[in-house]
Parts: sequence; structure tokens; C-alpha cells
Amino acid sequence: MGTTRLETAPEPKYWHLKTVLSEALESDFAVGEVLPNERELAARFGVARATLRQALEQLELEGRLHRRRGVGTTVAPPRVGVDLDPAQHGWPGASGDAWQTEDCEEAVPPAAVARTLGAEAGRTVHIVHRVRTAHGQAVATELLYVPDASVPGLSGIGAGAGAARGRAVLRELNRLELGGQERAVELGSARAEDARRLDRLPGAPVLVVTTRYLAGGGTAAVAVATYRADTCRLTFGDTGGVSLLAS
Amino acid sequence: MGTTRLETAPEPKYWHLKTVLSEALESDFAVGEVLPNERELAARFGVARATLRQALEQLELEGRLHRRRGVGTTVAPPRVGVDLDPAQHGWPGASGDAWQTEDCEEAVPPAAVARTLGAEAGRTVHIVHRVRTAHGQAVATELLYVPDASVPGLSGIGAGAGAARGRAVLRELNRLELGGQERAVELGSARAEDARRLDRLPGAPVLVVTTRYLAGGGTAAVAVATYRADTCRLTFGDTGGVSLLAS
DNA sequence: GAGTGGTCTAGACCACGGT
DNA sequence: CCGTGGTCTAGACCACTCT
Repeated sequence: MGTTRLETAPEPKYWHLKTVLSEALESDFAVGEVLPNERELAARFGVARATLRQALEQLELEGRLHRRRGVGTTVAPPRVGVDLDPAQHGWPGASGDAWQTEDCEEAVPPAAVARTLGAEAGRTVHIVHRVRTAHGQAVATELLYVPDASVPGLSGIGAGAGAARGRAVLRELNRLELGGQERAVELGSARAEDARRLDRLPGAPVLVVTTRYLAGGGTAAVAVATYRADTCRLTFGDTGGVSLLAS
Repeated sequence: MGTTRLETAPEPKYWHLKTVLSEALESDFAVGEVLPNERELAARFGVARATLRQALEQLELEGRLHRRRGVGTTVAPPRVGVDLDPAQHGWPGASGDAWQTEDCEEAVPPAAVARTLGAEAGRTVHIVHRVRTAHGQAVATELLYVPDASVPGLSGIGAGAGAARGRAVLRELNRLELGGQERAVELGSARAEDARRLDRLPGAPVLVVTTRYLAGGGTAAVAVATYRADTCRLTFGDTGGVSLLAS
């Protein structure tokens, strides 16, 4: 039959809600302002709380809202841009990078990392834990996997752990000549420990940046950095000589 | 009181479920294999369907599962790596890039884009629609915003729309000398139209790549590309001369 | 039409932050 | 302690795909 279906698509309630809320956020709320609680909002829009939450979740995913248990829902500030090239393609831990070394352990890396390192499975590596802060807030955690072979000078110092040990590993690593790096960005969900450090709940959406550091024809180290997806925009200062400050 | 709380944290059911399912996926299922349906899985684990779905959602977010309405839930293949520098820092539409021009219109850009372009609000620009495919599947859509000033040669041809028009805009744009580019990656949710093109539901998680093309001291064009977050890993071939094929 | 995942409801209880 | 968001339940109905 020739029945033309125009706009048959029934828009889900939560989708429509999200749009309405989104517009309200722009016109009626200031950054940092607290929204009415979920039960009241749901009642006001005549939907179940679960439906309202679906809309709020989307807005939080987009970095528009900030929800904290026991506190409430607030309007989020614009995402902060964090540059992935703060050290100009240098080694991690080069002077002036944005990371703070927190800990170091020796352990067996995950299979995927071991594969990238080209190391035998089951072999331990140095794992340096670092945290990156911006505007006084933790925005990323990182695990840097360094095989013994990449830090030969460390063997004389003996085993150990802690931040001091981590800095020693980075120092040794910086002695190598960096042959280049490869990077990948993908979506992930925060592991329990990362979530804790980033002040988020486990499973929170994060941008996972995997960096492979090359030296001497092989992979000298692998970094897996976990950025808060709700508050971060990853930027790549790729200007080819043109100043970022122009315009 | 000196009561030490060891492991007091009650792990949410969906989080535990996710872990269990994740391990099952690795050991008992092959890529492409269909899982039991949600009602059966929920019954098997003794949880409500909503709780099970929370676990499945996480796994889908991580690219481990693929869910399609009317079909079922399957084990997803590993994410495909899509390089963000296929054209070696060239203009969009340079020969050999991975994009297919689909359409072109003249319209007022969103406020955020207009600001980046440094154009007056309310002024129309050319908007070229493109799609990127990899392994026979659409992985990204793009809107390329090009002010009239960046394609002076176009004015003689007259207005128009469609793919041919889009290619003409790109051709003119390629005449300019590229002064550099800036990029940012952030998490977003698919607009209805993008979702349709990417064969996803509206609101699906996407990686939004914003590129600013610089020329003549200003912004010549802005591209907003939307990549499927579930199936894509964005890679940056940043090897500093070392071949990617080594090792 | 049968079977799938997607949406929605109306409740309940829990964990956490501030008072 | 109260109020917040986070988890969970047991249902219902809808939209879609495939046969």
C-alpha cells in the first residue's frame, strides 16, 4: 500500500528528555549549579526515575553534567583540553612533563602488553604508576611497562618499590635514544583502582591511550594511560610550526 | 574502634557479572558466536534482566560484544585500528584518503564551529558530508565546514548540492597551502543521523575527532568526525621515521 | 509469527556525603 | 541523621530481523 510513513520513528522518551534537559542547561543553569534531585526531576517530567537516569547518563557521558553520590547533580564546566604531547615526543618522565610518579612494582604484565613488548609471557617487568593532574584534579592514571632490558643500569641498584624506584626507572629509560612512538586512543571503562584514583565509579568511561616507545629497533616500553572521558578532551598540538596562540 | 575493614566494599552484581562474562568470552566463545539471549542469561545467573543488561552494556562499550535488535548478542572481533593520518597531514580530500564524499549543503554551522572558524554567527558555510569505511563497514561520518573565503574559485560555479558539489569544494580547498592542523579527541554520543549512517542507535558512544585546518594565519576549515567507539581504535602513526612494519 | 534486544515502569534497598 | 545518587527487581510492551 502507498501509505507514506513520515516521521514514523517514535523518539524514545529518554532521548527527548535529554534534548529538553540539554536546552534547559544552556538557558537556565550556570556552571556548577545544582539540579533538582532525580526523584523530583522524574516527577516533574512524568517519567520513571530509571528513564530520567538514562537521559542524565547520556549528558554525563557528554561531559555536560557531573553526578556525585550523596551530593547531587551539577552542571559541569567545559571539558579541559589535555595535550598528549607535553614533552615533545620525548620519553615519559622527561623533565617538564605533566605526570607525577606515584609507585613502582615488578610484576607480570597483561598478555596484550607482553605481546606488544615482544617479551616472553610470564616474565616480570617494571611497572611505574603515574598520575596526571590538571587544574588541581586527577585527570589520568598511567601504567608504564618497562622491561629489564630497557633499563640495564638499574640492575646494580637492586630491587625495590615505591615512587623513588619509579623515578629511578624513568631516569634510566631516558638514557636510551628514542626511535619514535606509536599511539592509539580507544574507549574503555575504568578498572577499580583507576576509578578510585580518578574519583569515579568503577566502569566509568575512560579514554585509553596506549603508547609504544621505540628504541633500538624494538619496543623499549609501553604506556597505558587512562583519561577521564567525562572531563577530558585529548588534544594534539600538530601545528606544523604555526603558533597555537595566533588568532 | 580498631575494626579493620578488609574488603568491605560490596562489589556490585553487574560488575561481578561483567567479570564472569568477560572470562567466559575468552575461554568458551569464538569471535562471531551468538550468546544465549538476555532473558536466559539473566535466569542462568539469577539476576534481573536489567542487571544483566548493565553488564552487557559495559562489555559492548569495551568492544567485546556486539548487540543487534532482532538478531542477538555476538562476540565482537578485536577493534580495528583506523589511522588518523592517512593523508600525511594533508587537506581532507587529498588523493588517497580513506573518505567518501556523500553530500554537500550550505548551512549555518553550530555556534562552537563558527567560533573556531572565526566567522560571524549566522553566516552560512559549505558543509561537506563524508563517510569513512574500513573492512566494508562504515566506521565514521564527518562534517567538514568550509567558509566561502577558503574556496574562492567556487563562486564562479554557482550554488548547488550533492556529492559532486562536495568534491568540488574539496578540490578548491586543496589549492590552498596548508599551514598546519590541530586535533582533539573526545567522547560523545551519536546524533540521530550519524547513528543511522553508522548502523548504531542514537546516543551510541562515539569518538569525536575535531580537526582545525590552518592556512594563511587563520582557520581555513573545521572537520568534525564521528567514529564508532565500540569498533574503532584511533591510531597515530607517529614513528619518527621507523617503519611500522618492523617487528 | 517467533524471537531478539530496546524502552519503560514503580517500586525497594544500599552506599555515600554532608549536617 | 537525612538527602543524594547507585543498584536491583519483576514485570510490561515495543521495534526490529529473520523465516
